[in-house]
Amino acid sequence: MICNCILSGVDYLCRNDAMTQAERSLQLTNALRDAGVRITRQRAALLEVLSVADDHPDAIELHRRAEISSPGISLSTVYRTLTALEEQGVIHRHQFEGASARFEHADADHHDHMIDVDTGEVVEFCSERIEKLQAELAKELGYEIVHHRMELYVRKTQN
Amino acid sequence: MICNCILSGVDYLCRNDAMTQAERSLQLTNALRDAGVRITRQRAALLEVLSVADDHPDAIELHRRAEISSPGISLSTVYRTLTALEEQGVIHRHQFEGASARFEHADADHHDHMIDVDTGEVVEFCSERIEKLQAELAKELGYEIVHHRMELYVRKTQN
DNA sequence: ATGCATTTAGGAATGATTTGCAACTGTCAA
DNA sequence: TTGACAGTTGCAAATCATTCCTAAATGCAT
Repeated sequence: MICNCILSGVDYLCRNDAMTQAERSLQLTNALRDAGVRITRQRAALLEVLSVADDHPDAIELHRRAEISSPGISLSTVYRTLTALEEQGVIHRHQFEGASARFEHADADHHDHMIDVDTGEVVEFCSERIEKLQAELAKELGYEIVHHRMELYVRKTQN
Repeated sequence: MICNCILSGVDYLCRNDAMTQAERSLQLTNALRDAGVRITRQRAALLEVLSVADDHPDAIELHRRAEISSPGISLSTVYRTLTALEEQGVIHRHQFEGASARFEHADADHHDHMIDVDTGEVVEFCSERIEKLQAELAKELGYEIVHHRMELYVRKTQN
């Protein structure tokens, strides 16, 4: 994830890789256990797939990947588990324009997305300055932000 | 629409009401004519409904409203016409979280949306400062913005 | 008015996601 | 270890928003 922070008025970009796969997998598993949800073969497979993924796959793709270690897993189970994980806040569901929902583990800090309109590729980024402005704006209008969504649909600059 | 602009480093909020209903209605009609599209009774009804609306109705609601002046208009016609209008760039389609698409006329300048999570009410706003930061961020990563989407899901602050 | 390409209503089709259900299986107390 | 049973599964059917299909109807340029 690419992070655009403020340090003495100057912006800089940094990359911060959060936890390891193993940590992530454990986090997801515990989140389910805490929710009083059973860890079945199918769910273990999906958790593994999610913790390994470094992209933003949709349900069909996750199903495809989970089938490798848990053949016969049904798409409904994938959807059901994704919903449970989302409710626990350990994964995020993104509804980008004109596409089915795409998922990612929620281990890293909050970030937004840039979607390459030509390739569908997703770049993560965050900007503290924008977040701050958003909060200020909401406040001026008598609101507080519950959550937000910012998506930049972009194209590679040619030169 | 509430606009947050920059003037000598100081932000201020202003409201700019764009064209009148009549102008809007004419604009929509002409947009369709220019696209070589016929103005039927059904479409006229929908154009009227859209130019009068100061909220963000979905297709079902627009259908309901259009039925008043054009009874029997079918939902398919509403969808078809909305698609045509969107292609002409005179209306915008918004896909807010967990809801069906909502529409609005595109007469005013670009703006983003704040959605009250309790009421579903939508407040329009724009911030030049945020737009500028978005463009800078994209540029730093080698992209140019094709379009963007920013939605703040908010709740009224209790004081 | 006339001709005809465009548009309509309405229903069927789509695609993503959810749900109902009977059979199966983690998990926990004994 | 073994039940017992509540939580899960796979599958198929149901939803929901939206799009597509078709024969009948209708704008609109001439």
